[in-house]
Parts: sequence; structure tokens; C-alpha cells
Amino acid sequence: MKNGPRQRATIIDVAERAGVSKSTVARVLAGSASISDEARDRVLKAVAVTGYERNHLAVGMRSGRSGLLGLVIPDITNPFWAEVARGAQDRAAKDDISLLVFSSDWDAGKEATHLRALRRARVDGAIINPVADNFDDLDRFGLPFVFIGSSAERFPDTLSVGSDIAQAVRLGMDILVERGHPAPALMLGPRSRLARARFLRAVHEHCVARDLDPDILLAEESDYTVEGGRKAMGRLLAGPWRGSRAVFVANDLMALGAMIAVREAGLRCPEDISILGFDGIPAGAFSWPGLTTIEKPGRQIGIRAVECLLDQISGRPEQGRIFLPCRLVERGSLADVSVSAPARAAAGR
Amino acid sequence: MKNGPRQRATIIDVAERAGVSKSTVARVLAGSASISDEARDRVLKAVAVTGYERNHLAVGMRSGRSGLLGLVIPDITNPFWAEVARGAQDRAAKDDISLLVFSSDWDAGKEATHLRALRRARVDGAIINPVADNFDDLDRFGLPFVFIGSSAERFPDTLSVGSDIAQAVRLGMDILVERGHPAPALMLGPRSRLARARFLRAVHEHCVARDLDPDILLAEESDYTVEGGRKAMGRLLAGPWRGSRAVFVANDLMALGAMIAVREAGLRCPEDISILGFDGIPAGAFSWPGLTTIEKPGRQIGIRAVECLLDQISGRPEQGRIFLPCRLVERGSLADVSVSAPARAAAGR
DNA sequence: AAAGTTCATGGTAACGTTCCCACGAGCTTG
DNA sequence: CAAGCTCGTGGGAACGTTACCATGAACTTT
Repeated sequence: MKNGPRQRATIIDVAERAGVSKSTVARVLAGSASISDEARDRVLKAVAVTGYERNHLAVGMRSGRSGLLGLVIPDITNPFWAEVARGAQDRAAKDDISLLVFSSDWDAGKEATHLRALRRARVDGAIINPVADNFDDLDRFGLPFVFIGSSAERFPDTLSVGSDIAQAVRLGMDILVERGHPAPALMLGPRSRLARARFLRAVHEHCVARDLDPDILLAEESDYTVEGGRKAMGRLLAGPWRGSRAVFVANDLMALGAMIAVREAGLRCPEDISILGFDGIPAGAFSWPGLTTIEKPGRQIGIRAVECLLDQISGRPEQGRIFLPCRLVERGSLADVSVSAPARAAAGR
Repeated sequence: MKNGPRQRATIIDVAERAGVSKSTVARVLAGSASISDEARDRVLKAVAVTGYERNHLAVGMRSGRSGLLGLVIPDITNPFWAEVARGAQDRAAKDDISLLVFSSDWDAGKEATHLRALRRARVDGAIINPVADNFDDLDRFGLPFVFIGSSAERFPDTLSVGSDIAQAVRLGMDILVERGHPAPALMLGPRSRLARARFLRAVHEHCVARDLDPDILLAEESDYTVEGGRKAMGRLLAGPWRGSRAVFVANDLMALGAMIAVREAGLRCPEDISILGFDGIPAGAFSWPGLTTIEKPGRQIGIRAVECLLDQISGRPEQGRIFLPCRLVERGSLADVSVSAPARAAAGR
């Protein structure tokens, strides 16, 4: 396999070919003024024939800017994080910046390793979903960074970009009320997770605003997995449950599991039980019925994180913590049992 | 936000602090022999207090090796490609190599842009799912590379890693036969795709091996989307269809669509219609019934691609084209209507 | 004891780029 | 016409690292 000239052309090769000095080539390449038309032509031609491309390693060394950004997420294979990565990629590409992507697997050791790799690569900044609780090297980190995701909550003084869980919960509770489920059951995540506390707090706020006692809401908790959701739903179904039966589930995987449990119990979703998820994973579109859910703005988070980082790097004023709004995506798992439902259905079509 | 010392420590800072020359520091860091214990201690201590970390830009410049690899895939958001990326990441990390990841969106322009970025970053090699038909810069590319995915087929002379479609089809046809569906219908992709031809060829080979006329198999074609699969299944259902009704679908998204069509027709999967998918997307695990499918070895492809690239870079002997085996994942969409089914069911549990 | 060998170390060039300074040619200005 | 300006250009240093060569001390060999 021939791969063209073994050695890449340097600015000196270009200069020799064009019969000028490397300073002149550098000036042409930088687009600066004070270049004779003849010299510019010769240089451009020489660039074309040699196939010269700027060596970013050298540029980075000279300028102190590598043109690289680091992204450390739990798992690129997780669709939410993949969306974040995609947003970050696209935004970075606009500024001719490339992304170094790592998966930490929620493992503090791997995280540390990847962070070290980023520092060695002299990335200009890093976007991180922090896993280590302490992250004690935070000050000594020596790199501009932005935190993303709910675990960023633990570090209130750092720049961060995440989804607006409070707004998401409001959105969910409002649609539940509108569809005739004023007091849905809750399926929460494990107590250890910060996102759970946020979710719960937002539900409480909604309740007091609507003059409702939050403690009357049924609540189950599980571990954010399909299997966990299935079991939690089983428990809910086994207990007493009055009124319109709806569940607001704190993540889509559990919601999918809940749907399975409903089916296993010989019931139907949404006719017997309504389910509202939270996340927006693609699989929710293919379940039966399709999962109605609140979608986190993954891509937007990636985009804003890069912008925030770029601002920080170039010394522009930074906003502290950014919470991006979530979006309701209606599919088929939420029944409308409100009194106005028939009227609305008629008017709607 | 304080970020520690504004300027990162260099090898010279370490040398001064340790009271030795930078050559000595370099030797200690490289782990070479011929260092007095005292000097080594002093250097190591100085490294610790200064927080020195090797500048990979400088190393890359000096050594001609950046320690970076490029990965250009159609879309990191696509679960298959995310798996590939993950495999590549993990394998690269073992050799202390970082991955630059780009999404080309099946767009030749973006691909070219990303490839340019890779060359400028002086990555040591690139893993590419080629989109451009011509890729005429292939020789002039000036970078070790490995192609991945089925589109690599268009370039028979280059190193590539992909899934073994022939083996996958054999696997699928065999399980279909075993379950009592000797002549399944086929749902293929669009004619333009190379993967389609491969799929079809493998089916034909299976047929001649089993003394079956391939032309008696019903066949529909569609566009690899859920909606396309739904429509294609509708057409299949509308036409004449004798015997045990099973469909071997060339990708999971279409299979999921087919499942929807079955339900819409008032039929049940797998009792009335069996569906076998191909891809292994996560959403298949959450459909109802779960999608039985052939899973492509995404992660393995990523791993092998990196290994292949590393071999090429360090001049080790390379194997030309690598096809990795696929795996059957049994869920609930494939009914067993063979005569031995009751017996097997009894024996099995 | 002279010569050779090993060991620990320091000095320096080079990688490719950009930025600053200097220099000469052709101007304009008084 | 001398002094000052602008313009186009070239030279060189610096960024941080590693590989090579040189040097002197301590030790071994004949």
C-alpha cells in the first residue's frame, strides 16, 4: 500500500519550492497583508503541489493551544451521552477544534487515567461528567473545564451544563394533570443519586403550588434498570392504588420495564395504566405502546458545554451553571382520562 | 476559579528543582538504566512537587508520533457505531493512545473536512467508514488507515475490518430452518447498498447448499428505516404467503417496523408471523415481543480495527480483510413450529 | 602503572511553527 | 537631495522533548 510521500511536507519544503523564505510562507498562510501578489501565487502553488498541511503539533507547541478539547463521559454507548458527544463534536468542528473522547464507566480510576491523558495531550479544555466524589485535584487540575450531567451538582462552584430537572418535572406533572392524572405514582431512582433528590424536590414544589399533599403520592424506588423498573411496577400493582392509575417514572429504562410488568399482569398500557418516562432514549420509540416521555436536551448540552468552555478559555465572561429545558415527546403510553378529553379529541381532528 | 499554576511545569523546571540536567530527568522518565539512586530520587520528588506531566505535543513533534488515532464514523449517535467507537477507545487506551472521534453523517464533504483535521493533528493513523465513492485521495492520503463497515467493500485492496455477513446469514437461515421455517420471506435493503448484495448472495449460497430454489423465497425491499419496514411488511401481508410465515429482515429498524405492521394487521408475533432481525440494536430488547436478531460484533470491530492499525503503523505484518463473526441473540420474535418443538421444549426444561 | 572499560552525567541539535526584529528598495516629504 | 516611511522580505529565537555525543570519574585489566 503506497501512502504518498513518507514524510509530510513542511513549511520549509514549501518555501524552497516557492523560492521564498519560510517567513513569507507563514505570512501567506496566516493571510496577513504585505505580501506581493507574485509571492503569494508562488507560495499557494507550492502548497498545492507539495500537499502541505500545517502541523498542528508544532502550532500547538508554539502557540500553547493544541486545538483539542477533551470529553469524558460515562459511556459513549449510552444514547444520552452519545447525543452529548455529538453536540459537542458539531459545535467544536465549527471552530476547527477536534474532540478527544473517553468513556469512564463511572469508575474513578478510569476517570483519573483519562484526565491524565488529557493533560498530557495538552487539550485546551475538558468537558467532564464527574464520577469521583471528591475530585480533590479540582484546583490542581490545571485545565479549564466544564462539568456536565447531574453529578455536577456536587460541585456548586464550578461551571456546569445540565438539564433542567425542575422544569422537566413541572412539564411532566402538568401534562399528567391535564390528562386527568392529578396524583400519579412516582417511580424514583436510588437514594444515592443526586438526580433523585432533585426530581423529588421538584415534585414537592409542584404539589405545594397545586395545594396537594405530596405524601399522598404513591412512590416506589429502583435502580434505573429495565429489570428494576419491572419489579418496582410489580410492587405498585400489588398494593392498593385508587383513582386514575398513572406512573411518572424517573428514567426511560425503568419505564420500559414498568411497561413489561403491566403486560405481565394482564393489564394494558395506557388503557389501564399510564406511564410517563424521563430521558428520551431511542428505544422508547419502538416499544408498544410508544413511550411518552420527557426528553433531556443531550445534544444541546454538548453544544453549550463546548461554548462555555471556549468562553472560559478565551477569557470571556462565563455564566456559572446552565440548565437547559427538556421537551415532552408524546407517544402512546399516556391515556387522556380528563373530563374534557372527548371534547378535545373531537376538536382536535 | 483558580486553576493551579498558570504555566505547566516543563522538564527544565523539574531539572532545576532536582539540581540535575534535563538529560538526566529525561532518562529517569524514560526508565533507562545508568542513573544513580540519588539522582532518581531527587528527580522523582521534583516531578511530584511540580506536578510535571510530559507534554505530548512536544513528544509528538520530536518523535513523529502523536499518540493520537482518528475515528471517522457516520454518526456516534447510532448505537452500532457507538459500540465500534467504544471498542476502539478501550483498545487504544491500553496502549496509552487517545482517540479523536468524528461523525461524517454519510456526507462526503464532512468526511473530507474531518480527514483534513486528522492529517493536521498528525494522528498516527485513522479508522474510517468511507462514504465518498471515489476516495481518490486514497493514495495521497499519507496516513496509515483501516476501513470499517460494509462500505469498505468498495475498496478491495485496503485493510478493513467488518462483520461477516455471510456467516450471519448462515446463522440466521440455520436457526430459521431449525425452528421450522425452511423458506422464510426476505426483507432486504435498498439496491444501492453493498450490504444488500452480500446478504442476498449469502442467502443464495445457503439455498443451493440445501437444494432449495432461492427464487421461491418471497422478497421485499425497503430503506432500512422503521417506517420502511412497516410498509414492506404490509405488502408482504397483503400478498399470497403459504407455509410457516417467517421473515428474515436485513436490519433491526425494519424488523421493528415489521413488528408494528403485524400488530396493525391484527396478527401476533411470533404466533402468526416470526421475525428475525439483523444488527443487534438495543431497542430490539425492549420491543414486544423482544426481537430475535443477529448481532453484529460492533465492539470487536473497533478493537480489531485499532489492532490492525497499530500493526500497520509499527510495520508488523498485516492481514488484508478481516470479517468478524456475528452472534444470534434469541428473544421472543421467532416461533418454533418444527415437528420436534414439543419434544425439545419438554427436554429443555 | 598505563591503558581500556563502564558508569553517571551534561550539552546540544533537531522536530515545525510563529513572532519579532532587521534590512534594503522604493517612496514621499521638507 | 537627504531624511523619514512604507512595503516586502529574510533571519533567528523559542516552544518542550529526546537522541546522540562528549566528558570525567571510578574501576578493571594486562
